Amino acid sequence: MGIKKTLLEDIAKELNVSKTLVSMVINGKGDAYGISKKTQEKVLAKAGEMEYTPNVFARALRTGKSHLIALLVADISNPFYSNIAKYVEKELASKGYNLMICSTDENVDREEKLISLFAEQHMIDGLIIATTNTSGEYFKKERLRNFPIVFIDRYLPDIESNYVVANNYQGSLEITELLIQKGCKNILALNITPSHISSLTERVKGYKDALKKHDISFKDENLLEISFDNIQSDVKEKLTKRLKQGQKIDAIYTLNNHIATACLNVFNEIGFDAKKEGVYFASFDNISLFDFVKPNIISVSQPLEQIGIEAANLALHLIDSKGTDASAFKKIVLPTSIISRD
Amino acid sequence: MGIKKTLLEDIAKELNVSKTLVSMVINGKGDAYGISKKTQEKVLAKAGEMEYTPNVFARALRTGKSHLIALLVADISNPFYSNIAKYVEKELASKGYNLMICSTDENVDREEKLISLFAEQHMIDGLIIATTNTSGEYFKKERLRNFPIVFIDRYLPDIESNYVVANNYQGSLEITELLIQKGCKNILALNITPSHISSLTERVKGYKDALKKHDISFKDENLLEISFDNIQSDVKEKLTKRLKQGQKIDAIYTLNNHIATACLNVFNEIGFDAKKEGVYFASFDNISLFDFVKPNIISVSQPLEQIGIEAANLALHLIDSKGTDASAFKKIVLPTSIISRD
DNA sequence: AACAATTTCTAAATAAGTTTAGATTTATAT
DNA sequence: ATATAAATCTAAACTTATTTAGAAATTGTT
Repeated sequence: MGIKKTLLEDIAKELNVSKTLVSMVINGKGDAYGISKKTQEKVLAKAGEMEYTPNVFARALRTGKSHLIALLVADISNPFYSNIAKYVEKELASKGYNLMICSTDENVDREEKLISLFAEQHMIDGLIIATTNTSGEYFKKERLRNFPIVFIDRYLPDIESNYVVANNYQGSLEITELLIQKGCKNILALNITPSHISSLTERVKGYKDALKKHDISFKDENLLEISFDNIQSDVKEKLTKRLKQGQKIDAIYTLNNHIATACLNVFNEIGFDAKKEGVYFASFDNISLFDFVKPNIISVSQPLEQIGIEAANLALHLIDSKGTDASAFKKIVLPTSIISRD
Repeated sequence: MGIKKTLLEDIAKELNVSKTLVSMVINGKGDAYGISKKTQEKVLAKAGEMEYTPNVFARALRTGKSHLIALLVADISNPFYSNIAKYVEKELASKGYNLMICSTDENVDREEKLISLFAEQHMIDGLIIATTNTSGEYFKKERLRNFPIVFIDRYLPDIESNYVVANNYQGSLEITELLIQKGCKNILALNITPSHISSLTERVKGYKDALKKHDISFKDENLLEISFDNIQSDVKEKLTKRLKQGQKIDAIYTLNNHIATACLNVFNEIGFDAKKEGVYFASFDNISLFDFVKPNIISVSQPLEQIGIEAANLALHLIDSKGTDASAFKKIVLPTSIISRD
């Protein structure tokens, strides 16, 4: 059943050389170890002929390197993450690394279990993560302090870390200002609670600062905190309530694509026609299908490809320079762009 | 730098027992090997105290099992795949397996390279794949014949295999019939070329059979073959041309979500308003945002969660019964549902 | 030709577990 | 008390590669 896999030793026997030599040649260290050109050629030819591929486990066991990087996200079915994943993978593949994508389901326990499994045991060489954790406590563990970790999308305020994020503050400031320019005074923002997540708090800050900048006073009734556990029903309840009372709204601004979708659903359910009501609809995050959605969505687009590429390369850099410059944390903040759709 | 990882041997030394014993206990084989309850407790307690986690590489090297399954898809950023991925992962996690998701970028070479890396070297215990390959030749390789592979979404006609797919024929038949019921006679279908992919050919067949069933003769001009390499521009060219000549169309039916999106883009570009023109728009595949897209989209929804769960369990079954019933290939075909949106 | 200096290659250790075959220890029977 | 059986436990082999330390072969020098 099944063909026996070719081993280093098989090649060695065929050629009457040691497996040491074969290993050296196969790893491209033939010259470094002074193996003659002729022998190197022989080995490579035979290895090709016998379709040799090294056993990754034996190699990883011996060297401590798996050439495997994990990407942990809250939910791979969220297009924001799946797009980043695509680019991370592409970039890593070009550098000889493989990517393992895992969803944590927004579950901190699962996230920690996966990190423990992958990182602490050195199953992977590096980790790229959009963490669901709210504090940096977990990442302060001795076992993780020297492990190459790149945070994406969100970082934790209470620990120093390497991260690649979009400029959430700036993006949120700009989209809010755009709404203000369009004449909006009462911009209803919808946020997720509990949110210790850096990206969201910065978006809130950008929103508030834009108001301030244009001398519009922020009103509590214009920031709805939506419970993460039941986004859909909570948006329905709070949005309907808000639409009926308080000052008339002239824009609804959702702080991520999740809430945006929930809002669109609620619009359908309660028969709210934003266009007819003269209400602008805006959202942080951009999804390609937003181009065809009714009502028009003004959105903040994050540079997904860039985030993916930068995160991949930062991870590789950390792996290569392990310990070398652990002190200098890299913080990469990338610009967003506004997609207007009027 | 970094704390030394606890090894089996460390626990053994602390307790003055052999590492053999510790290994047995940790793997839950204490009873089977007749280790006394008292000793088992001691070992487990000490292992917990010392935060022992086995080295996955050493274990995989010795046992030949990695508890890792790979999911290969054409493009993880396609919501169809990323949603399936989410459910596959969830199901596998509940059974103690980890999932490695990889995109092949619709590139056969890359697909084969990944399979070779993962499967032939036994880096993974099983493979779930939406193949980009057009023939089964590659999968006939001796090295792969006994490897647990589950095809999803598409299977290859020229090899026997285990697969989990939606009932593409039935779904396509039904949506076409629905359009016919609505009075459509000229239904323009858009397909991808070259398409040896089972799912697409069956959708075409369903479309044609529905016409036949209702005594509508199929016209070549009503099946546009869109080149995979430049979907967007090809849809634009062929669709505009078709709209201008030939009999008036009363429905446009795209055979997957990719073409649907391209069509929507073209509608925008050329200012085609399906509703105004009295043209129905329909598509195989359903994306949650379709609920808000204009024009209304009639779609065939595939049971993503079921596909994911079935594929995961089939893979696990194949792994467990390796060789046992290799002869009996499992072919799972799941029903689709129509989402009407009028 | 003899010895040193290079060049080329190899034996053995190592990574961290699992498993096999067998050794001890304890319990039971006579 | 002794032989036998049963219950516990362990030494060593094994998985497949990489790497270290050193051996063997070749070349150069006088």
